Amino acid sequence: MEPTLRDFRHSLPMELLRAREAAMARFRPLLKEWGFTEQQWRVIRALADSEPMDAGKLASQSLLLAPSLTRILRYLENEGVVRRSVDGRDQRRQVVSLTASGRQRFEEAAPDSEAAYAQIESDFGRERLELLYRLLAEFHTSMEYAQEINGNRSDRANTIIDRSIIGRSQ
Amino acid sequence: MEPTLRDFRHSLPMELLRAREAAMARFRPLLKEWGFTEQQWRVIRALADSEPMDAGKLASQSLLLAPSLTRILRYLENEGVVRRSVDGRDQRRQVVSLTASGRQRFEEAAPDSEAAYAQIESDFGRERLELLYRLLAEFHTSMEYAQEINGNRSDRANTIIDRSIIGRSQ
DNA sequence: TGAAACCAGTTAACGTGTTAAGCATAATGT
DNA sequence: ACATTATGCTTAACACGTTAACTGGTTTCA
Repeated sequence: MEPTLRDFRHSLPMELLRAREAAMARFRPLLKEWGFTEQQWRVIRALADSEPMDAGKLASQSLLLAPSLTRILRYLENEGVVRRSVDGRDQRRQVVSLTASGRQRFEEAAPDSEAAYAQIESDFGRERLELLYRLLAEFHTSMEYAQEINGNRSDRANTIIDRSIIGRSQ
Repeated sequence: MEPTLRDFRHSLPMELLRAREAAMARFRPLLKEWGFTEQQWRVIRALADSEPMDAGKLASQSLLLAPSLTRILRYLENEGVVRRSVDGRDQRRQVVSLTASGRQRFEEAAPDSEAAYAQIESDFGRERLELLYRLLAEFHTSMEYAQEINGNRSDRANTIIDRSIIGRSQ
């Protein structure tokens, strides 16, 4: 009678949260130095990778809900980190890009961030890390696929997750 | 030249968050029915498992920081779900337990919660789920162990994670 | 072409996350 | 004993998470 798969303190959402906290502990001191919150940094990284981007895509790539992104962009714009403009072809859309100062702050921070990632990789082991990535991706797919099968497609408005990839499960 | 281990949208904290969101999507509708937030439910589950408990232990078992727990307990006490009293031997300590009504609400909700977990297990596969649990636990240990080695023990006050298990790494 | 449906983003309200400071009680050391 | 230090919890301040309602622009289609 081995230990049960899940007791009260062993739920998957909590284990995922715990692991995430363990990883974030490596980044929090850096973020503090840079003067960004975790979420602000996610937005900046997404923009640094492919800029400009409309707010909708930015939200899904940085795993933020629209109301959070609205607040974050308002702040980052005031700080002179990002710039917003209206899409000419669709006046509803916001197009966001980094300012020169924003990109500079990103480039100053990026090396330390990379170093922290490299440290995590070396502490945990590259193979295990890759396995973990793979499992997490499979889990994600598996959850969404099953939901879709059940016709339980929640209304897509209030969800962080980009469901456009459904169909290549398994 | 295989895909890189980590590009901007492929960071471990974000993948963990994404997976967690995918899992939580199964529970959110239930929580809404029950009238609890995710965090309130974590507190109730911890108490239902081993009651009474002091606030410090409750915080670490439900992965909450002290200020959040303070607010949550204030709310749950007003709702008549939990009861707080002062520890006789140490007047600083709060001892928390479920009321009869709190336990009843837990027991009404628990079966649906178990069913959702079972569904996740069957959707993802029991073996893969166990592997994922194991990897997450190893990751957690591996992060903390390395931090400890570096003497980088952050000041323990503002951290969710229970570090009392350090030493049995690997 | 005009009403209805839809869509992108914002606002509002409330709860939690995070950090730092505060307060009262306990433990420690001389 | 007494001041010092540490501990358990609370308060405060600000940012984000979450849901729902709202605004204005766009598409659909009779």
